[in-house]
Amino acid sequence: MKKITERRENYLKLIHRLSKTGEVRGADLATELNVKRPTVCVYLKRLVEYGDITMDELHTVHLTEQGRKIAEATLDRHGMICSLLKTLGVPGEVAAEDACAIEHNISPETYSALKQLLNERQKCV
Amino acid sequence: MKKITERRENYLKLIHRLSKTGEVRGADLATELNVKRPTVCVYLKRLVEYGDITMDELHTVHLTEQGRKIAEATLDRHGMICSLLKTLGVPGEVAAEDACAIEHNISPETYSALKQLLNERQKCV
DNA sequence: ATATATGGTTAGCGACAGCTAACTTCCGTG
DNA sequence: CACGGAAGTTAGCTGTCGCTAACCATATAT
Repeated sequence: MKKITERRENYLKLIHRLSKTGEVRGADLATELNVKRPTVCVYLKRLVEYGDITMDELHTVHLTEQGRKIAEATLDRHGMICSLLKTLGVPGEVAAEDACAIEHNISPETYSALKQLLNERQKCV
Repeated sequence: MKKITERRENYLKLIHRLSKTGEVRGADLATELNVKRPTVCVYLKRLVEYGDITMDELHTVHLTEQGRKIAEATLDRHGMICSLLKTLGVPGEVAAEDACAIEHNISPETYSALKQLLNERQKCV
């Protein structure tokens, strides 16, 4: 299943998000990721190899079960961290950015600890 | 002054730490960083270019004022995050690892927020 | 029906970060 | 003194991730 890199998580996260509002095309991914079309094109092939996505004849991207799981796990960590930072007073914009940087590299232990902290804080409100 | 990358911070952080216990040689850096000697050798030249370190005739590495500042800022963030995770119940070993991953990418806002949280928690004890 | 623009793809480049192999330099010890 | 080992260095390879230029396919509009 190969290593789950930051890049891989970011692509899958984005594909997951865009899937909810319509068809997912490479050009849109490129725009959102601030990267050129060829860059996306090449990497999408790798995601197909990994078994994270499939692409139909019209070049539309679809998450596989595996891809969906990775995307949702990433989104979950992102949401948690972002919320936590916001309850701590970090402005939403910045919180989202920092969450993006942090979300890829935390251990299960840290995840649990932060999540519990978030719960406590939310209860207080 | 070029971009402060994760790699750069890691090297400077380590050099700073090793400086306290004696002379800093490339081979030691290689060991600590789990990397081969040539890799370190090449990168040290870049750090010289950046003005982060100097190297004397005996190949000993010394931090410049600039390098020291970067190292200390990184160590500061690292210590803060590591402490925080530990007060949240994350085992020391894991906390240190996660702190390494997180320390490079947090905004000043998040830094302040986490630091304040840490203070509160430490007061509680 | 043709022209234009949009999007996918391929090829080839550069920077970065690691590696191995091989050379040098130096230092200590027999 | 001569030799062996440890450390620094150089050259050349690999893999990743980005880019541009150029080409192809399609679809839309005139």
